Amino acid sequence: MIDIRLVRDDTEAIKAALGRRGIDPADIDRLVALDAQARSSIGARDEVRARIKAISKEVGAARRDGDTARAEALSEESRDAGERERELDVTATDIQDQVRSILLVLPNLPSADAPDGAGPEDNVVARSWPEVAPVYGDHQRVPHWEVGAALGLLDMERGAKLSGSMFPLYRGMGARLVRALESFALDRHADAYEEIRPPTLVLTETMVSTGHLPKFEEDAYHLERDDLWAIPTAEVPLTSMWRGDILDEADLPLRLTAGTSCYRREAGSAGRDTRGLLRVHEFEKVELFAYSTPDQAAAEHEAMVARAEDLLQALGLQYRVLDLCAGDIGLSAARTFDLEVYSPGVDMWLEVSSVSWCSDYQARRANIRYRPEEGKGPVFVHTLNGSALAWARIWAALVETGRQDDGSVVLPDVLAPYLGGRTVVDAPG
RNA sequence: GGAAGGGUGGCAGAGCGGACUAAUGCGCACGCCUCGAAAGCGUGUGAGGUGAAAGCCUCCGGGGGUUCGAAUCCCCCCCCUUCCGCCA
Repeated sequence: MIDIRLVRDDTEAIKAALGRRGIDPADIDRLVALDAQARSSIGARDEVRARIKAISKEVGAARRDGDTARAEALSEESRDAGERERELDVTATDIQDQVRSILLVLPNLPSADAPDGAGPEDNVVARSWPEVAPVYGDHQRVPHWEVGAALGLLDMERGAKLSGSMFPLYRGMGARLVRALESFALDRHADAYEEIRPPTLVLTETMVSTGHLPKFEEDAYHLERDDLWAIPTAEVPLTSMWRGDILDEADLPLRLTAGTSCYRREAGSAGRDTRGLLRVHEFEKVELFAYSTPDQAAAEHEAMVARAEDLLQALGLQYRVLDLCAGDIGLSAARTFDLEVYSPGVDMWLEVSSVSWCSDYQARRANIRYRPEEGKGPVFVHTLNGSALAWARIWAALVETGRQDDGSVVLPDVLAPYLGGRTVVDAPG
């Protein structure tokens, strides 16, 4: 959530900032009006409450003095006030809920540094790696689902048999590659990030804290019987680890990493990129996550992007970094860099990481604060998250990039320790 | 799943219908003392909302109820501990 006080006190600036994301200024005016209404109704209710408390004290005093008649009269007055209080409370609560439900779907304020633009076409390519684009041979122009099927690494048909389409099933070296990638990434960040293995089914509140609910309910798997949600990213449980808590400044930045399965219904993208591993309902991902002070956030964000890039460089995959424009940044983020890997078999740039600085947007939802060493009360932390790569698409890019003339696949040397020393997947026959 | 006991401020822990404005201890901050420190003594120490301020209101796991008045009584739910059952 953004700070309602900012909306109240600096309405025009908020309209301008959210206007960059396509929010209608009239919506903000409506919110401001509703907020004013909420505050006045809270005031009216609290006045009556104060009256009731005062009367109750007098009743107690009258009882002690044995003045039953006076106690009765006061009780009667308080009963009437109680009725009014209930009515006023219903009104106040209702209006407050309306304000909150608007705030919950209102996106974060974009960073001033984020480029202008309305959609994906306006994103800016910040840099590419390697500087000189590689040249790919014909043997690399084979899509990973064909390579995977031929070498017995990937069996999409059997995955669909078990769970429906877009649920991959890896086999043999293909399965081991997924495991290797996860270990590789977690080990790579062990120097600065605490490894977490969180639950992957979470409460509604946990999903609301990151911004995945209520707005994107259609994208999430929900287990109705137990009212639990399957996480779309480890960012969800990691954000809520300190939900409702107040951290010490000395604890920050607090860095966490987790490898989990991620579940996405992909409701809005039916029919698009459905081949192979381009878009799947379940995939593995290693996430980097940090809570920081506002001052630390920019450096933390940069460092996180560098770490994601480091993984791609270590794997030898061609990629580019996109600075997302205001119109394309996700709900909770103020600024986001996407990493896209080039996959020669499908001849596409595949998004494999999204590194976001969410300022205090999620922290306000989740009520996560810290006590500054200098100064007054607790303030909201900033949250940052980034994929230390999503392995389904990396898997695809590795298999396509590594395909040799003879049909075999050569995997990066850095993975050798995780693959039992063997980085070659032989062609059949 | 069954039984019992619990969930109170940063922590420990008392309170079990009206002075709760939540005791007390620890911790923390400041002061006194000291060459300096420890000890000791003193003072102060939760969060949120609203308001120019004084103040007012909310929060004792969550929700609902009883009452003039609820941390305290009743109902439902969640979580923790122990025991039993079941289970990878």
